[in-house]
Amino acid sequence: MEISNQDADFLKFYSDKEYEKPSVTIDAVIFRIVNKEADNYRRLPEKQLQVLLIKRQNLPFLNLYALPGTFLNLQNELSQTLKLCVNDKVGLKDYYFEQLFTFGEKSRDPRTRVLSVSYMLLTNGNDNINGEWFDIDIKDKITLSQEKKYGFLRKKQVNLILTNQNQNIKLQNLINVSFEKVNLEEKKVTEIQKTDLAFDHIKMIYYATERLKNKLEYTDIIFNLLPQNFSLTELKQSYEVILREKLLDANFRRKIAKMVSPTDNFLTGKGFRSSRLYEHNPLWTFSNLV
Amino acid sequence: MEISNQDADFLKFYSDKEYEKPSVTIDAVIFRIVNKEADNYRRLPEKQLQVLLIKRQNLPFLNLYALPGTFLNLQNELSQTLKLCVNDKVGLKDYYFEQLFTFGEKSRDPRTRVLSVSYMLLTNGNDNINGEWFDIDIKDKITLSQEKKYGFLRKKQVNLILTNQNQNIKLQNLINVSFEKVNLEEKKVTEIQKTDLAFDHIKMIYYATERLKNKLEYTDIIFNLLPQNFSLTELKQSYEVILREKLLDANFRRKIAKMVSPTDNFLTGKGFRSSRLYEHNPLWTFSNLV
DNA sequence: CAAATAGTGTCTGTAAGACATTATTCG
DNA sequence: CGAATAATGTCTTACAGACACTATTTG
Repeated sequence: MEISNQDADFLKFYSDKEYEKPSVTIDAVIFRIVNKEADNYRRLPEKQLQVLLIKRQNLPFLNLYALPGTFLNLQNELSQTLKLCVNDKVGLKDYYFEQLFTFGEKSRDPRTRVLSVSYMLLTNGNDNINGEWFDIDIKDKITLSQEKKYGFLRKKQVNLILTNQNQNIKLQNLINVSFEKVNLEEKKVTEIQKTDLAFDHIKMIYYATERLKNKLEYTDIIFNLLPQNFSLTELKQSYEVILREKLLDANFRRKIAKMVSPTDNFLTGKGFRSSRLYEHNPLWTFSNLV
Repeated sequence: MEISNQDADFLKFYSDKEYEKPSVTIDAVIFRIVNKEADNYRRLPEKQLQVLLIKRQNLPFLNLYALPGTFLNLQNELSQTLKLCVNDKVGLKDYYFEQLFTFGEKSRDPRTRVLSVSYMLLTNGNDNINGEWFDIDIKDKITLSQEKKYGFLRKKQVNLILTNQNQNIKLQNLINVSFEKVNLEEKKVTEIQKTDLAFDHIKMIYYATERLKNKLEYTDIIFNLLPQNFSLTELKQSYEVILREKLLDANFRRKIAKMVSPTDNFLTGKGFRSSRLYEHNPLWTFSNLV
């Protein structure tokens, strides 16, 4: 963008000091998928979606778990800030990321007015990183479902339990979601009822799980959570753990056939029939998304 | 969220004055759909998607057209700020809105570092409002399409022409989009090549048109752009103008049948067969979205 | 009646859902 | 061989795409 002469003159004397400004942070919701311990060596391990949390070393919320995040440095772009943060605080290098949502509620930070631009990150590595991985277990319960004249009101309570197996930590969180629609007016409210996390970070995690779930349907985003080579059962399990529902094998294979290519590798020595490994076919998007 | 005693002590002495903070604005991309002038009284008018722009009264970019927007007041929530802005600067009361994206590029505002949380708004009224409606005409041209080892690179140039018929103003804008995917790494870059608008507002408008287009498929968002009663042809035309493609009549009617209910009203006296008017059936979402 | 839009019917092909069946590997 | 998973086959139903056809209104 060019700057006019008039603008150049104006900018010489421009000062932003007279306005009160909010602080801005970025926060990262980092997901990975791992194998659960199988209860029997001849059984296939199940998959588990995990999120990375770091125990806070500072006030406020000292010693509570939180998402990795940092204040925005004015010299850096938003995505640069994200990268620096994830690199410095977590030590993670390879990941997919996208902007999730900007949270700006007045009450979300007790210090002062802080906006947070949140990001969703997906990784497939199990690099040795700083922070703890927590299993994500989500259960939702419809608490109210009402049809109204020309619309409806629906409320649900979402129970998010985050568990760290190593340290035997269990974080309990409750979110209330209400969705009301009357004619054209619709109002969706998401409120934290109870959280064991710092700030409103559980809300960010919830938003990210929903975003991930929705994007499974129309993108190939899931491959960012898988290793280069994977069996179709692993791929199916990964879908299931994100969608939180079981899929039928034959149908699943037909559906994702175009998105993957077979390799010559097999996963073998598992106590049952070995499976062919596949890789992602990145050309799939070509006709669909761009 | 409760605040611990330790946090309470900490907060007494907390000051955020030592950090440099960015300015934060909100910007509103407001869409509506109107009838184009028909060239013949016996023909059906076509639909046109429009966006609301306001001529800037201040430096920088004095006299250029821009989206309605305002600086965030720390006393207000983000959505409150949006509502106040749209009410004060535009005079619009009834609309659907959702957060679009947070733009934070260092160079996006010549004054200082300014983040903008952008919103997409949809209205069906033709209230007497402040600002000018501009027809949106988008043409994209693929400039490069390359298959690579395990991925592809694709570039397109998007030409956005915004036209105000009353004042005979034509704003020319070019955006370059490049999308590269190699294995798991994907990089999408959107750059303004030329714009007649202030700031990066044309980018916001482009993002919003894409968001709107995508959401047509899986939501009933379109009804926010239509009057209470509408003919199925009007509904189809509205889809077409957003999707930028023609639809087949019979198929369209089958597809949207569940989302609408017939009324007893007819649109008549038009020089051809009159059409039944329908209304949105907001219960449709029930089984799908919530 | 002509012109234009409104609205219906139908054929085809594709894909999802459900479920049955066969194949392979390991102990 | 038995247990478990891997992989394929098939029947049904739903729906999108294409296109032909009928109906209605107005000048």
